[in-house]
Amino acid sequence: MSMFPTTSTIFSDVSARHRSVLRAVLSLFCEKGYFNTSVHEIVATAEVSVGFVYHHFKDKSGLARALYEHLLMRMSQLLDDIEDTYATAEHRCGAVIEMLFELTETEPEAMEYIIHARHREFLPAAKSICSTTAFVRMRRFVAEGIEAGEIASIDSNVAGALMYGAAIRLVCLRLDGVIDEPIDGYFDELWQRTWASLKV
Amino acid sequence: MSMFPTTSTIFSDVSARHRSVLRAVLSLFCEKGYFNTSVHEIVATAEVSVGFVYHHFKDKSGLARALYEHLLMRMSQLLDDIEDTYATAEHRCGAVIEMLFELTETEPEAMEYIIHARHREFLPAAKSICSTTAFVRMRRFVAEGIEAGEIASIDSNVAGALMYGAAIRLVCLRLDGVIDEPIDGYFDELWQRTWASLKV
DNA sequence: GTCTATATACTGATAGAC
DNA sequence: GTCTATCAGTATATAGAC
Repeated sequence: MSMFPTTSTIFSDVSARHRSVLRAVLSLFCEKGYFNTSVHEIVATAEVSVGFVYHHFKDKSGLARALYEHLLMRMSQLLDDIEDTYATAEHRCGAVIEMLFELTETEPEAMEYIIHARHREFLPAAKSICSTTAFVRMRRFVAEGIEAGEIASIDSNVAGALMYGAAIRLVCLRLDGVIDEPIDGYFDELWQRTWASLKV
Repeated sequence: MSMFPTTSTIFSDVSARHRSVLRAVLSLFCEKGYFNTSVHEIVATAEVSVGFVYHHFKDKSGLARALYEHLLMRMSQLLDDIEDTYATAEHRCGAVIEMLFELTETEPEAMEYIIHARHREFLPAAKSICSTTAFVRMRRFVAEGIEAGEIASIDSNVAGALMYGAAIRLVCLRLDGVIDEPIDGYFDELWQRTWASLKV
């Protein structure tokens, strides 16, 4: 059972043509990047008209923004689940990393778009991904662990980096094709040492 | 004494106008991104003619490539120094992280261009940054530490991620402005725990 | 709301003088 | 080698019919 919807349902809460457009945008932006993708290519891939996208998304950057917000919202929902299901920083952070690994395998393009895309270049108004609700909450799990005396009392920036840094590194290596096998298998080895380096 | 040349000398091994162009490119690409920067802006900033640029760099992507190769070569030289100066994985990897932190503070734009830029989008032929000589060597320091029995015998991808992941995370947070103080100060706390999580 | 045909603006690149 | 003036191609966005 995947924690994240599969490709066919990832955009399930929007209308059929909206979904088709967002899927095309995700696929094309990941493959060639925002600036190497023309609106005409998007509409051809999504099988909708130019008029449709300009009416519903305002302009090209509106496409990028809609996708960005959609994916971050999804991520936030997954964090809700984790927060509701687990009570300790140990379990929450472990679950976050497990979720990131699973997402990387089941939805590599979504992960790629969230983590890698230089959103500032085409979404000047967008907050840096690190300032985003989802990432702030990931960091909060760590901060709360420190307050609760579960995690060693060190600078929260360092603690956050130690907690998620190695995991994110593995995700990036996997997305870049440097690692050519699923990273789920690395979880236990990684988490054991990560948690050992942070627990009080 | 900086391990990395300061802004005024970073491009010291090229002619004056070359240097002016590379500086403009680095500055503009970091500020606005490759695709939001026109060749005209570059020549205006560098105070050279369009003809000069096209004669010496072939085309726009040639500018990006020249800068990329230049910075990676510089990075490689720094790794040479580290390899020559230190003999153990512990000292080498620690020195690498210290160097990355220092570079982040003294040459944020160079660091930003190396780490953050989606080079594939405008340099299709460029190797992924992770496949690059410099990064391969960073990983080799770790692999050799495992062979030497200095570092725990775990998967080298996991070991590499644990070694550099947190450091790179801090660099990214600093470059994104999420951390607003120099990260040099985090080194001791970070390194102590990083090494503890990996030593045999 | 939806579509197609069109225009405007800009950018990368070159031609050709010096 | 260096420069300026210019071209040709493309892409975003809109106008206006339905």
